Amino acid sequence: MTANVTDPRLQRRQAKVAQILAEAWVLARRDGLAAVSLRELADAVGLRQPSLYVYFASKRDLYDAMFADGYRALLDYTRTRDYSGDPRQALTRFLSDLVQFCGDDLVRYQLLFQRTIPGFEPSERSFALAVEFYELGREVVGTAGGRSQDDVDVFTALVAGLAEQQTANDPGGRRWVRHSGRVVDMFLADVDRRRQATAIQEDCHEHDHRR
Amino acid sequence: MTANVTDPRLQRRQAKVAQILAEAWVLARRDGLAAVSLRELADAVGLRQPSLYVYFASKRDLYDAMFADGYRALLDYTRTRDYSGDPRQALTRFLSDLVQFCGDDLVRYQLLFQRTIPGFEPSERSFALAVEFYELGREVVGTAGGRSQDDVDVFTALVAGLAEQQTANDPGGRRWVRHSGRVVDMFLADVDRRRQATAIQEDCHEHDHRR
DNA sequence: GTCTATATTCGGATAGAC
DNA sequence: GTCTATCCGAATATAGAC
Repeated sequence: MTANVTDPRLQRRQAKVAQILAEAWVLARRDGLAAVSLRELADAVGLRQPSLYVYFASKRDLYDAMFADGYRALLDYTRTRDYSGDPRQALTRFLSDLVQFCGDDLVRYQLLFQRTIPGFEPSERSFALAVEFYELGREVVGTAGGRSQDDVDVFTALVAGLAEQQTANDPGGRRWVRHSGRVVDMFLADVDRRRQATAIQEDCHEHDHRR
Repeated sequence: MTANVTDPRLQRRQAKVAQILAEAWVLARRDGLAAVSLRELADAVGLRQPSLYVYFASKRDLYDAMFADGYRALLDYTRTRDYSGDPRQALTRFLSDLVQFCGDDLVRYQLLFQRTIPGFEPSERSFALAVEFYELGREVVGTAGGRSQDDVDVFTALVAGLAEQQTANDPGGRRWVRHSGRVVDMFLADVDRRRQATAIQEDCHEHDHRR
């Protein structure tokens, strides 16, 4: 490892990569994710098309970098937010934030959460960021009472549903975002009801044993 | 209108269109929706590529026909099912059927419910089928008690969420389908609770007036 | 690292004969 | 309706000079 964090060459390179990624998002938003062209992307950052290959080995690599970039943005965003305090309110904020984040950028949502590019799969390294986010979500859900895998699966579906409807039918708006509180209430009431049902069942079993 | 339903020329043409559509779905499932190539499609149905233009004026037209085809399949499917009887059970069946239908064919789900092809929008004629299905869903939800637009919006999000997770993370499986009953219970319990909350509020208002 | 030049392949669409 | 032939454009990727 001769490379250093303050190596000016490395810094310039990373800055260029960041610039390319930023422009890639702009083009993706305009034309769709699959329609991003390396020629136009190169133009937009003041390079000739073959020079992009200095920074990305292939177009797949570019998508992978965008995937990682999107999840880093999401993780950074969640870090600026506070999901401690009352678990129900925290979960509502988490859901609302997430749906808003998705609704604010359709193509980012598509790349991060849908299979919209045929054949694209993130690298292990990039996918680790997705897992990191998933674990964060699992924690917030767990603190509020959703502890089983079924609970988590149902909650992910609630997130996906609001996000999907928000991005597809009211991009940039709040038509589905604003149901976050209602959906969390609905979810937690159900979790409670199930916990009680299970407790009663166990209670009956205990009675059986005592007989 | 000289054309007749039994016109053999028209029948042959419609049969060919159906054959082309069927093969288009096969290719879309294999390579992704956006990657369907007219050359390969023509090969698959025993035609040369330019001859496809006899049946479809453009590629966009082909997508539009696939869109209509998918919604017709969905409407036909729902017609074979019974959504009368106990409203809660009917709604559960409806949700479960729908999620299964989506999970069984990722690309069909993408074309019918997501914005996966940049720039594609269905024609008015095809979109009418989507509206027809939406109205059917609204009816099933309404019979079970979800009458406001908010109720319908929330329910569509529940459908979208289960379908999205099912298709993306367990295609062909049942990991999210099997939560349909739980999700409907959750939803209807919430609708009930809200109705009661509103009733109590109105009650209070009445008391106010009587004071 | 950036360039020019180019390879290679493929895409959708049209013209016009039969 | 189907064909051959072709247009035209665009795509990703590579070779090699500077």
